[in-house]
Amino acid sequence: MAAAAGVAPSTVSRAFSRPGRVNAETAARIHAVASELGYRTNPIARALPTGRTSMLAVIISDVTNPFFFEIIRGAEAAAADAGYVMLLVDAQESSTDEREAISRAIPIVDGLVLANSRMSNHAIRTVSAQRPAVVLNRPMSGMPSLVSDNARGSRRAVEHLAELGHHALTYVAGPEASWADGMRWRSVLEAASELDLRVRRVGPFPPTLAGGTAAVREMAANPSTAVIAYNDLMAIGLMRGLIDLGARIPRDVSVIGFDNIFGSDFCTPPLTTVAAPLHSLGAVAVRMLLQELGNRTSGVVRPAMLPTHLVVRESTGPPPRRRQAPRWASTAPSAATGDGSGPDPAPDPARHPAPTSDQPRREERSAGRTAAAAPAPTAPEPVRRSAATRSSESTTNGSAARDRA
Amino acid sequence: MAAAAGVAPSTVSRAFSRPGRVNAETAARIHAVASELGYRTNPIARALPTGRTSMLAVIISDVTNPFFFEIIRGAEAAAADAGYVMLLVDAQESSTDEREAISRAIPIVDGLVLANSRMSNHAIRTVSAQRPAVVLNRPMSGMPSLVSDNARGSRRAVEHLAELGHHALTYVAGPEASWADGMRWRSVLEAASELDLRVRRVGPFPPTLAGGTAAVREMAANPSTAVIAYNDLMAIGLMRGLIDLGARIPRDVSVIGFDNIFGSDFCTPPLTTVAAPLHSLGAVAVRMLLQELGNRTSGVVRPAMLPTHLVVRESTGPPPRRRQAPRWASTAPSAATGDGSGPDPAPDPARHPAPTSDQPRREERSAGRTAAAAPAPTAPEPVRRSAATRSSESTTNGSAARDRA
DNA sequence: CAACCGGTGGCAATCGATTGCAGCCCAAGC
DNA sequence: GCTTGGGCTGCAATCGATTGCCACCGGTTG
Repeated sequence: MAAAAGVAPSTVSRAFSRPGRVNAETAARIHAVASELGYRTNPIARALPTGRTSMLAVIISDVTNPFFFEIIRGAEAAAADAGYVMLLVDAQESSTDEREAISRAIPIVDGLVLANSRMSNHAIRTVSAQRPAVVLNRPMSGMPSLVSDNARGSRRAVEHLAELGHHALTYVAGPEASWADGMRWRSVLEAASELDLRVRRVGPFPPTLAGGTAAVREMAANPSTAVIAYNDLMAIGLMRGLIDLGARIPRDVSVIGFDNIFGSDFCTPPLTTVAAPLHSLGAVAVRMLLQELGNRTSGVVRPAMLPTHLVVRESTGPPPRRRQAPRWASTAPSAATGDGSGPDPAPDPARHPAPTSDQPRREERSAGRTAAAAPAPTAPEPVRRSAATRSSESTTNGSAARDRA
Repeated sequence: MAAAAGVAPSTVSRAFSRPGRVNAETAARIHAVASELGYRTNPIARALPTGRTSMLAVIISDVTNPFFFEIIRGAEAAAADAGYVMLLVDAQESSTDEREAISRAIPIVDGLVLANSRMSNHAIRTVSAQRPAVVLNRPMSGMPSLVSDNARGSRRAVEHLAELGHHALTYVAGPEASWADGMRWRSVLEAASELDLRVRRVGPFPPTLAGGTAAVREMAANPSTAVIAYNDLMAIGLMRGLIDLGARIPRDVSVIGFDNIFGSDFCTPPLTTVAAPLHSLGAVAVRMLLQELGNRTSGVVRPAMLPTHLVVRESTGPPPRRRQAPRWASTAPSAATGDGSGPDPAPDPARHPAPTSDQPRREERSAGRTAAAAPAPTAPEPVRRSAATRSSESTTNGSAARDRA
């Protein structure tokens, strides 16, 4: 190339990388020859002296999780806009795989986005020490991180139910190790308290369709007119289980999910959900990273937060009028009042063989001042789980689920 | 590193890249020092002299299309297994974006997989001339390509319907430019002929939820007891439209889709579908590419094909007994016999404002010997389409899904 | 005694850019 | 006319590996 244009390679380099540094005439000639030859500067050769590859890695805890679909696309778009190439890495829900993949990717990228990483904080900081990194869906001090406004979202969900006339709701919990679950539950609790709704929590369950279905058993044992599930997948699984029991949604039960994933609009009924700005989450994370790459002089970094909004579809409606046990409840009418004063009726295992049968059930809590003031209890008692449940719990994840090993 | 181990860099290099070429003792020392220092050979520096980067690009026509989710994961897994890093590139349903992205990726990868490429054959061959490439979901002679067995899948779908007792079916077509659509339709036609089912084709429609919903209008005008849709998304959209009209599925209408995408199991009712081996499609494509990288001595290459299988869920059942017009039909009972002898009743545009209202309706064709003998007619008459429909038609090819702005 | 041997390991060129430094040229200033 | 200086470009070192070639080694063979 240099020879073809009759100049030294250094001049060619300058012609491309720093426009003003070369005579306009020479530059024009070089560009002409270049486009004629289809010449493009070799990114690998360039990366060697500069150390910059113009590649970003996006580490996803599970590429098959629909939660990430729009995030991936948002990230890709933002990266492409800035002339960066995106390396997509699937951690396959395994922190060791994630580590391994990151160590392979690190030497060839300028920075990385860790989406719902399952690694420990310490491991993340180690990564961050080697390359600029942005953490997605997990607040971390001292390094750039980005989360969505779960608190506001939860509040909107509760408000929506209150406006519809509900007086009580059940929160179906996802993985306890998940930051998002804690946040969502706490905020639901708080909002319910202010709006004078009774609230109850069941779970944790795996954040999957199956997890949602598993929760039906507890719901049936202790019915309520409204449910907020940890994520859409669980909400959908829950609805399916409820419908199988003969419940009509939303006439008998209102259901709200989180995230607004692909599919939440065409499940039946279409799901009311707290929409996370998925595309933006990906795009903004990348832009934060890009900014980090630009000036390493980042002072105090605090978690950035993106707004959520409630998407009202057809899975929510006014509560049923009757005060007797709904037909889909598993037993005695007394349980249907939902005040939890009586002993839990024994569920019928034959009807719904549940993988979580050995899991202690939480007491219903009234959302009075005291309850609201207390921070969300996290794993107050050791929880025995079946092997099946434990493994499946780690298979999917709507939002941050940290490693518990 | 070389200094730390007290040897020349060349020896370090050989210790890693060609085990036999270095004294076992020296190699051991080198490896010891290396692991102590956390040294790993720099892939970029290595790539410069060798020209190999151990990276593969997977170009996806639309990362948000659920069709690709498992494909991506399969590809990632196969690449990671072989020690390759995967570059995921989103073509965003645009052939120019695709070209651009490929030209950026080509200098840094050893080979690429083109999944449902939207580029011309010629453009693909140009790419293939620069780097080994495997084409996914599009048969191409002279270069490795991989498709799923649509013919067999279509046949199984028709057989399933025949076994249930159906005597007629409607095929809801996807984009005419799509190879898969042609293949599916031809095979449906052929199988229906052999099994003595009447068959009718409507469309083309965009391969999206909305496309499926749009097809409802034509269905209502000319009801049949069974439908095979070009893909799952359309099938789901179709079901939703049908249900809105008061039809019960599968009691009134049986619906079958293609691909078995995420969501086809939790839509209502769960969809019977011709499952493509999505994960394998991705993994095998990558493995074919890897093999290609190993020995460039590929002789005659012919499209490889992966088997499909029918997943029977709840959207199919026996046909209804009655012979009168179903209540969801748009008009006169005469149309309900489905023999197509009468003139098409005018659809009611007010009820279902359809984007394809100016589209000529195909005549029903009996699947007699003559019809079966003829190859599938592809766009036999010039079709007027609205701009919206036209643009969406060109957006996809194997199975696409996105709604566009 | 020299040629030869297989097994090792160093030398140095190379991949294709980047970049500090120096040199060249021409115009302006003294 | 000589110096100075700015604009432009070439030289050459560098990034961190790979790899062909050659030297070395102790021992064997003709």
